[in-house]
Amino acid sequence: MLNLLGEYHCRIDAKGRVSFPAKLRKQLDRVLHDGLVVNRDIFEGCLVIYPKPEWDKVNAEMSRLSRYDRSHQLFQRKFMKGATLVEVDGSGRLLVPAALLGHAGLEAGKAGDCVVTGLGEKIEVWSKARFEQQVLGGEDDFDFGALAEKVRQDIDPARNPNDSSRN
Amino acid sequence: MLNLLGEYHCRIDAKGRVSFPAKLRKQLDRVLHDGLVVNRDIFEGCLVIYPKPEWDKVNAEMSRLSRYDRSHQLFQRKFMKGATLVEVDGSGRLLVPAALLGHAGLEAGKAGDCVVTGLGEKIEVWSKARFEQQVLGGEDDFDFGALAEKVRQDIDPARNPNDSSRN
DNA sequence: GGGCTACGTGGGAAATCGTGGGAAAAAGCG
DNA sequence: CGCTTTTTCCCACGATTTCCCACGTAGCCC
Repeated sequence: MLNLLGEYHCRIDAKGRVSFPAKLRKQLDRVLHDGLVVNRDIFEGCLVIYPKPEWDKVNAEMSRLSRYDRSHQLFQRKFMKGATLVEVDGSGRLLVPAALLGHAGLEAGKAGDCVVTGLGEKIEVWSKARFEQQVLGGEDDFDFGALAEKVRQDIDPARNPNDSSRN
Repeated sequence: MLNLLGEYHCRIDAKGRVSFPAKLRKQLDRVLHDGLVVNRDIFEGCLVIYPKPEWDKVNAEMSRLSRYDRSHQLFQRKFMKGATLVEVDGSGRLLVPAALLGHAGLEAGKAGDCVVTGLGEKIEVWSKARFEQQVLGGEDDFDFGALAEKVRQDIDPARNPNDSSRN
């Protein structure tokens, strides 16, 4: 199983190329040649990068949605729109589409700082400003303990044998 | 499995030709020579493009409808009416019938901007205005979590033991 | 601490893509 | 049957993209 780790400070150049940290590239090793899928995050103003095999799982789930159910179609559109297959160039950079950069608060055509973090099976890309504000900052008025309690119930099957809900 | 990805900003010229992004053409690779089927979306004011093999599946589903059930016939008529087999021209453009353009809010005989997005097994075509309004916008008053939960229940094999499709 | 390797960054050139227009073919009409 | 209108096909140019190379820097090893 993939276990991507680390938080890296990178730059985006004026052409929209994100320098992809060499250490992450090494972790991706065997799956990198299949490419990566970049997408907007559903909840936050950041981007998510899935290794292709990981995205294939998502796609397989999507293919089970019904063509004739409006909420299914709505869900698929909300979730998949914009997802793009990208590959690292010879210099180890990702060319991220301009439309996606906007969602992460990174202006296309302008160089900028960003933060790339490994999160197990996926990778997140934040603009530096937003990362500091939303992930690092704002922790005072945020009850991490309570959140942990809630999440624990969702992921600990031993204590909730009937509840299979997870995200 | 087909895995069409990407969000592309295109133009329709005065002749009703939609520039079909080169990257999507590459993804369609082996199936493009069979042609594409353009149709109205059932629920939204956009167009759907199926690669021919994918349309064949839709067609097979239609053939399961009853000839002797009026609502079935009504649905089939509504759904299939307007579906058109199209092919890309030498410059990589689709000639979309004027009748269908209207459904997507694109005036025939007038150039305009549109958005073409890959959604796994199909491709959607939106007018730029509608795309920004319906797909990108309206995310604040939109409870994605609730939608995801509903969809999850619909496709969760644990809750739908008859559904054999699984990854 | 010095040298070497590898990584990150920027820029430039070549190939590709998109867009528009025009000519030829087909269809419709008188 | 010939003329007009529409449609289809093809070519060309401008813009964009993609690929590649080169340099500066930082980290590592000896």
